Amino acid sequence: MAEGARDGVAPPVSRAAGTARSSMREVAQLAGVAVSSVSRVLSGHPDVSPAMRERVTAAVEKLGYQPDILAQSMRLRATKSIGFVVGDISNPLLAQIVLGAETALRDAGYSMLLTNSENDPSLDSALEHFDAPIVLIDRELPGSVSASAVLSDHRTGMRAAVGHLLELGHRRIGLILGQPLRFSRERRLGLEDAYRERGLPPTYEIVDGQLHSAHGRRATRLLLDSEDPPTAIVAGGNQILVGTLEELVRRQLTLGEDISLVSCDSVALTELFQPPIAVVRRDERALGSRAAELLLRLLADENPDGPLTMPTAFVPRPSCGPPS
Amino acid sequence: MAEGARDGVAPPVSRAAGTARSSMREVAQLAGVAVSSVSRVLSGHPDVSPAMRERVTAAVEKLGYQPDILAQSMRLRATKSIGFVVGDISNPLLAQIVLGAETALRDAGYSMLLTNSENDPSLDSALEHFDAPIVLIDRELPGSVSASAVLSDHRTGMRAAVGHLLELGHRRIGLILGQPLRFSRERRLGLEDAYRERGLPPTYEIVDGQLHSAHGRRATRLLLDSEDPPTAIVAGGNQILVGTLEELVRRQLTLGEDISLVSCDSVALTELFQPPIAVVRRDERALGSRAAELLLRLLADENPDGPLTMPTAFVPRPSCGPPS
DNA sequence: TTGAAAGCGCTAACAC
DNA sequence: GTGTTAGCGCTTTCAA
Repeated sequence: MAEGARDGVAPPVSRAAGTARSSMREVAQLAGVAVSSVSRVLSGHPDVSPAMRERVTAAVEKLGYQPDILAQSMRLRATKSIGFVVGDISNPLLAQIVLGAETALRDAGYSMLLTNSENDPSLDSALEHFDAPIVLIDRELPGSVSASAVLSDHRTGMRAAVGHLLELGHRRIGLILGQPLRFSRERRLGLEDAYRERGLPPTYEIVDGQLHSAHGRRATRLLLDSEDPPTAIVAGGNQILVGTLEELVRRQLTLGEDISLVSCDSVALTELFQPPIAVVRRDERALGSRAAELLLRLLADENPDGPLTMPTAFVPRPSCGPPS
Repeated sequence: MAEGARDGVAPPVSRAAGTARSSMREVAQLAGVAVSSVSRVLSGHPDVSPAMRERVTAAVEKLGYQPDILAQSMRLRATKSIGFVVGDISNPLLAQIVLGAETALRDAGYSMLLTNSENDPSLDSALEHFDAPIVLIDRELPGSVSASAVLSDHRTGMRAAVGHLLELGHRRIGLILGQPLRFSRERRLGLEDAYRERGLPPTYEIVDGQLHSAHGRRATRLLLDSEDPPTAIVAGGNQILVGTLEELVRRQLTLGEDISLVSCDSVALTELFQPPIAVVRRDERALGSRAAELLLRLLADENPDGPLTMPTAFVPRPSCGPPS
């Protein structure tokens, strides 16, 4: 087997270079038929004689004809491609979601146009004025805007995670959240649920901020330096975890002994860190593929039915232990 | 600030929904001019009177006209979009490269069509018959095929890494490689260089395989269970590292003491693992952006000049110590 | 069952 | 400087 060449960049639509591409007109000419007949044969129209089908097919083969997708799209007013706007593809969580969506779309004969939004908030208003189907993933838009969505049930997973910590005996738990968006709200609610359903007073501490490692680090420092520091920390995102971990390592705290730690979303780091880090996990690829399927259904004018909610689950790991 | 909505899927080309999109003809009609004049104004043609410019602009504003990209592309025979084929976007190394490329392309007004090839080898032959510019990233195609490339100088970084281990006193070093492609060959050569330039006999062990964690794990087991096991292991890729790490952890070996470890490509895991893992690193985002720039130059018919080689560097970290 | 002709929305000669 | 015209490659009436 020769050299591989799987990663690279290239224009998607082949443009004429050495050998000029043949058009449908040329195929028709060679076959001695009308272009409309060629079109019919190629689009699988029922009313074509076998003879015609054969002549056209032969000419197509001979010329190595490939339809011009651009012309087709223009004529049909549909492109068989969709756009995916992601905050930052280098975030492993988002990469998994994108992978799930891209695979599902490819299976359906669609292509994905990827854009990194770098979390530009101006996109919100852009989406509001967009006149085509939109599917949001774990996001919500102001009520008026009609957009379908695939959401994660962060609340349930977080309730289980905090419940686990409470059962271990922790009472002061620090929760580090990102932007005040849906996922943060849900996580907060999950934590509150866990305290409430045990009849415990709200002796937790919540730090809002951004889904960035810098925030994770700052918030962790803040929590640990407070008068009555938490015995357990919950990092509300994989980027936050990075910062939190940096700070815990810097202070030479041993997870599961000196302090307990739970994170959200099971990225490679959480599984391989020693000790492994407990997480609230979800099926990221499924999140992407379900979103893709939903969009395809919307494009096919099927009923939008309400937002789809995907489960999360708490995965206990040795980073959690009784308070020291 | 209201809800956010940055991650999601949607068709990239707005299709008529409630409000029908206006065409250039309608703009022309409203402005009382010819379509060609509208076209000239919009494309910034120099020979247009200020009066004309104003009338057209007003009509455009009034109708909220946006040019039909599809029609434009069809007419100009160019789409302002390129395709990026990646083995698996959920690999953080590749995600960084994609991010670099996408950002550069976006800055140039291009869009990226992303496809996960799942390392399908049939793509190789597809690329060979592709009649448009191609840029390979850290890959080579059989000589005959003319494709530009951006390559990583793995050899130099690996030579430095192995040199470091040799200086620490290691003599039996195990190198775990992926597929027998360019990057593996280069890494092997780098290791050989390090031994040769010190006049040392080739007392290393090289295990070929795939860029997968399963291979990393199997190869690590193989190396450690051999008669004369290595005192240092070099993982030739971030996926391989995962497997290697799993096996080392399972055996409760302490990095930098019981065994030394070097990996390739500085992903989050290598920095946060305790102790941090030494790596041969490179600028992944630059790799992507340079590839994008190269492709854009090729599309502009500029000279292709030979493959561009990007540097790698060894980053020593505590996972390396003297042999036990 | 097939062909002729119109037209998707745009750009680029070419004439005026 | 501006308008008229042709046409990119395809699909789809409409007639025959």
